[in-house]
Amino acid sequence: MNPRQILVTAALPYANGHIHIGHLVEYIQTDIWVRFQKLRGHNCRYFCADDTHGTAIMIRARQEGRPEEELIADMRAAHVADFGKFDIEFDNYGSTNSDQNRQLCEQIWTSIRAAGLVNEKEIEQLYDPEAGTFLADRFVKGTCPNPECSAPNQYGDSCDKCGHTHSPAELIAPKSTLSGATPELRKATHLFVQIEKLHDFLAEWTQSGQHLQTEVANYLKGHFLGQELRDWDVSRPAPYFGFEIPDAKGNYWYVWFDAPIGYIGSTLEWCQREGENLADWWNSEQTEIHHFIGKDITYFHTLFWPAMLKTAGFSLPEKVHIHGFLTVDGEKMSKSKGTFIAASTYARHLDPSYLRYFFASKLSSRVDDIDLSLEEFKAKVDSDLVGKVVNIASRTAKFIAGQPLSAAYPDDGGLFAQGAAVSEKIAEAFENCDYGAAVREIMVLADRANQFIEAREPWKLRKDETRQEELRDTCSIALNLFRQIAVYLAPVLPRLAAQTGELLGSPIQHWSDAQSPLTGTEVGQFQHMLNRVDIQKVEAMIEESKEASAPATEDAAAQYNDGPEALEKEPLVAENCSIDDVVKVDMRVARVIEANHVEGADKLLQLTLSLGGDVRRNVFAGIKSCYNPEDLVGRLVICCANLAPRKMRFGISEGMVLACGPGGKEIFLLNPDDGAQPGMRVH
RNA sequence: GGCGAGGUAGCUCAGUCGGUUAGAGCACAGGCUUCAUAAGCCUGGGGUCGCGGGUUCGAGUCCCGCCCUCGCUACCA
Repeated sequence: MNPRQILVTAALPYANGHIHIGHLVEYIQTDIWVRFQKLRGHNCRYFCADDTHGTAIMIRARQEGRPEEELIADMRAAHVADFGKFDIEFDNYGSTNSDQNRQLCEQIWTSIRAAGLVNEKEIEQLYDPEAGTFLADRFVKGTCPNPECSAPNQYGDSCDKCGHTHSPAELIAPKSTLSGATPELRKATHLFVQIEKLHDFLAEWTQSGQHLQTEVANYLKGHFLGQELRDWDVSRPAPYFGFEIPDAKGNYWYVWFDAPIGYIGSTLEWCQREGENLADWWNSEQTEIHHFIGKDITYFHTLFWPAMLKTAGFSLPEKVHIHGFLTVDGEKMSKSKGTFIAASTYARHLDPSYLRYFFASKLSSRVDDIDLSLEEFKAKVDSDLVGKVVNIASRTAKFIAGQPLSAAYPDDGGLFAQGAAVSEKIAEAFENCDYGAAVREIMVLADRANQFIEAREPWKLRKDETRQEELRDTCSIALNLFRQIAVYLAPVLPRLAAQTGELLGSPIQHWSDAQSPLTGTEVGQFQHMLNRVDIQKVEAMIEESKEASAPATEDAAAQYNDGPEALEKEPLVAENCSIDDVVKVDMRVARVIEANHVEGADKLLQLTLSLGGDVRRNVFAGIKSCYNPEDLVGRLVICCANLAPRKMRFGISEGMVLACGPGGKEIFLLNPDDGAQPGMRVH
């Protein structure tokens, strides 16, 4: 096989937070792929870097009272340390705030300019006069400008309440979340890239070849490529932590412009250190470029990024591999439940090999989310790795410790050959990122090896002095079957491969090591390779993850352990209101006397409320995700009785039922205490 | 509503080009073994392959319709 030249990247982690197990799905997935390619003898290189620019970094550095450079240096060191703990090995780990990256940004920018893709537009943006900075949409909050909604405390881009989309400038009574100041509207000129001019190219590139998983190609086709591509705003006015645009002083490249260029920047750092030529990696037909990313950043990597590369004359990716998110026990990672687990927290309690193996067993070539069920995690690791794989060595090595393996590989009934024969099948699964399939195939080999040992009963041979050669042969076979498995698992479990090399006196260096058995090397003393998952350590890890996000407080509230998430999501409004404002809203106790599903509505239920007597209100409430109509009938709720009637697609809504919570699966209706009667006013 | 992915054993999933009696792991039950990290081996129970129709000698697999779940997106709150 001719060696391929392969350049691999994983998405750049943002320098504003620590690595957590959700991130690790990607870095482990990628690391396995890279190790596999290297083991196959290909010239494969793995590049990554910290993504360091943007408003969030600037603000945080300001809050911490130190320069951005210091903040990102610290975070980079933490990231590198975390990756190391999980045996994630980069050929270079750079930073987007490097000279190399700046140089490449300028080069690419020049090409984009030269291609006539840049235009300027004046846009109005809110400016925080106290903080002295323009405000991104997320940094402005105010009252929803939709007159029929007027929900307070909404972000600058859209209203959580009514879904109204707006510009931050349209918000009523806007406040900067940085300083609390009232922002003022200022005009600024931004630079845009007209990627519509590359529409034909993008349509062709995304839909042809095998560059993208089919579901991704379809998604782009349906959501973006069916219409005109909007100009991409790539500049931000000062102050902004990033690179100043040379031909537009006072403006900086938006973080999403220089972040992917960081892939090339990191490569360049490596080239300069290793005496390599960048063009051999980024301008060569000989090199395949593979990006691994999460589904949340699909659009940057499949539209803007290819457009930039194409324009600047760099190679296009051979493939963008997109994976889903990680859930824990079937739910989104949650700080309050302790399932938002930092990489460093995990590593303090549990063996990183477990996680590498577990993720591998769950990963496929599709964009599906993967679930870390802690119960399954333990069961899989204990049963597969300890019970099956390591056990093969553990139950045979000690019988020939300190002695050589048989000088010629004995007759094993074709077992080793069978294992060698599936080499390409397993390789293909790794190549296609179908690690789950690879792992299943490998476990079949482990089952067969254990059956073999059972049949040969080496523990009986040991007691018969006339059968010592038979014992040696049996153990030589078992240990070679074990080694074959260790070779196949080496991309996933590099430590196990190293330990196997130690034990059998010959390091595992190449995928083809699984093709020929070892003979004559001396077997070392068997040492424990992997412990079972200690459930107490899992629990301790969860416990620590809870503490990290909800520090114990001394006050009386501590006993309730109420986390800050709700307030963080919807901070208290700065602006006071008067009693008159409160009185304006007429809230009443009401009884649900009828509740129905609404045909065609995904979130709505239709409620008929009684305010006592014969006063009825028809109300549509967006609570379908949490309540069954039959459970609602008869119960008391609080409703806003003087909300202006609103015509909706399904009918007229004559009020609003009060509920709290972030939405989705968490909506909680307000419930008056016993004794309340329909019609009573809430004061 | 639109687009996409799914629905196979209690759980997690495999099932190739349509081909014999639909499989594995875990869990469960019984037995064997006692070398191994309370590991291993054997046997067993357990299935309307989401539902209905169609094509075919033959459908988990192909076609049509429907139901449900998940993701994205829109409407809406």
